[in-house]
Amino acid sequence: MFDRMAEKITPRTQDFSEWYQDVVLQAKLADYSPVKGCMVIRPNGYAIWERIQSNLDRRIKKTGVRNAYFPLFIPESFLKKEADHVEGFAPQCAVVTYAGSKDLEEKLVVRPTSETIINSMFARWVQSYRDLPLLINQWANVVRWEMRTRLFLRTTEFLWQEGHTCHATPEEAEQETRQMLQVYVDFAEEILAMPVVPGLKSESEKFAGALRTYSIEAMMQDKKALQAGTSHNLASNFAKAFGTQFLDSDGKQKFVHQTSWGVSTRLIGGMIMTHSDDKGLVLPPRLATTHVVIVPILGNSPMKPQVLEAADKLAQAIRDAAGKSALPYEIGVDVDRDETKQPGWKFHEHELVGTPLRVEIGPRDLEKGQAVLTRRDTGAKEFIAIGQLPEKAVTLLAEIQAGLLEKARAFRDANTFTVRSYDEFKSKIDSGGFFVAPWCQDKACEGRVKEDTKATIRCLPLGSDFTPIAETEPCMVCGRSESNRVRAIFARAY
RNA sequence: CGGGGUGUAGCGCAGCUUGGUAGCGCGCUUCGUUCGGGACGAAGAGGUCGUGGGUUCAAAUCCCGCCACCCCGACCA
Repeated sequence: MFDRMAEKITPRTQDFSEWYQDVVLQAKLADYSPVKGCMVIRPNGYAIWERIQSNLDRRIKKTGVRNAYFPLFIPESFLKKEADHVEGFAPQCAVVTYAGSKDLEEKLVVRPTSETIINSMFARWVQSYRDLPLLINQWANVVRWEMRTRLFLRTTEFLWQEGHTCHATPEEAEQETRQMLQVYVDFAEEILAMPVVPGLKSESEKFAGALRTYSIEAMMQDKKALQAGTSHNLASNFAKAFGTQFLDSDGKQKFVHQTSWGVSTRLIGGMIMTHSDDKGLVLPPRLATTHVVIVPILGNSPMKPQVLEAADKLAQAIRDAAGKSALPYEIGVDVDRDETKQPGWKFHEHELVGTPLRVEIGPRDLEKGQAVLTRRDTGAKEFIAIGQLPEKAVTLLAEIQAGLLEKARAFRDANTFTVRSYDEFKSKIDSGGFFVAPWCQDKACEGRVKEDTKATIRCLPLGSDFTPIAETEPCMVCGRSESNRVRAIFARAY
């Protein structure tokens, strides 16, 4: 029996990335495409993306941002206008050189990100300080020809949301950058149940063309870090390259101050690597489309019609209970009536795809007026009176959502360490985790850490969550204690 | 582009050392019995053995070339 189980999901004892891939493939979330590095998102996976989209879109619009759409193709010359930007992105661009049966006069870059094409329009749209702030978001696909790819985490083409804003002052731009970062923090924790650390990126890790980059960093179950979203303060770098200027109220021409920010289908990968187990996917209820599956136990029992009827009634009762409850989302309740599959098979199948709650109801239960309610996250099973089940199910969904975040946060905190000595860091890094340490902001130290340990600076965390390390302590790597030190999180990353 | 590995049925693999004309498990189809944690029986369908060449009476198997994919490194949301 155990061997049969093992065929479905690779046990955790094996390589984590293999395990992750098995979860993705077997939960039917995605597939490899004929073109290497590209990903086919299957209905199960896309349903999760739709949930992410609808929820995040609402949050973005709440800040005053409006959606728009810009072209897939970017003239090569646009990309070249911002020096750092082209240097950062050129190596991974896909470029169209031939179209309409002839070589193109100007090559067209398939967007790796849209700052340039959007700025070419912003330059026309912005004339006066009255046009500001200009707050635009687009849901789109982008292409980055990465050398190595992994389903959801790094694919050649991926889906994302990219926001682009223009502001009159540096202060406003910074405020917008931080505001969107906070939107991502809240979204990741409330919807994905994925705890994240917001922070500032180091100079070497910042976005090509930005003044400052902030990110949210999550910890996966193998204790590696995953950058789950970014928010950039672009200052006037693109505005100067594209001439995006406005006439201010003081009568002077000024360059706008800009931001851009985005999260991608990578969030799905992060969510999987945060919550899933050896049975398969564990979906936070807020990402599920089916929240409760009712498996009627039928066989050739003469009670079959009654069991089916009870299952249908129960499904409706659960929907009604959810409707009356304070749950902030609609729930899906399915009755799995497929008679060609045995109950055991259905149990495993729903565990594989992460359905948060499962109800078993059979002839024996009917006599006793009860059913079995099982939660996916803990596996806890209980017999419960049919009359009380709907309310209990609704309560459990909220509990699961909160429990997943709590568990992930506890795991992260248990694997976050403060270190002051480089030797201590080097001896601990192999067992994984986040390491909070003082850093002198010297690139040489950053580079040395990467060379010695493969770890990188994930971010300089914001807020006061990591107070054990004071910013006045000597750099962990070089031991210098001159000015300019900060608190940094070192970790190996995806 | 460096280092390692793998290509045989939809998926996972055996067969190769010692050449003899392809097999196992899962899945799929049909029928029957089943159904409270991946049921069982019977009968079926399905393969250019990655590819090109060579050796041989005969190549999945031996020899040479090529290709593709995977893993590790450099890149990155």
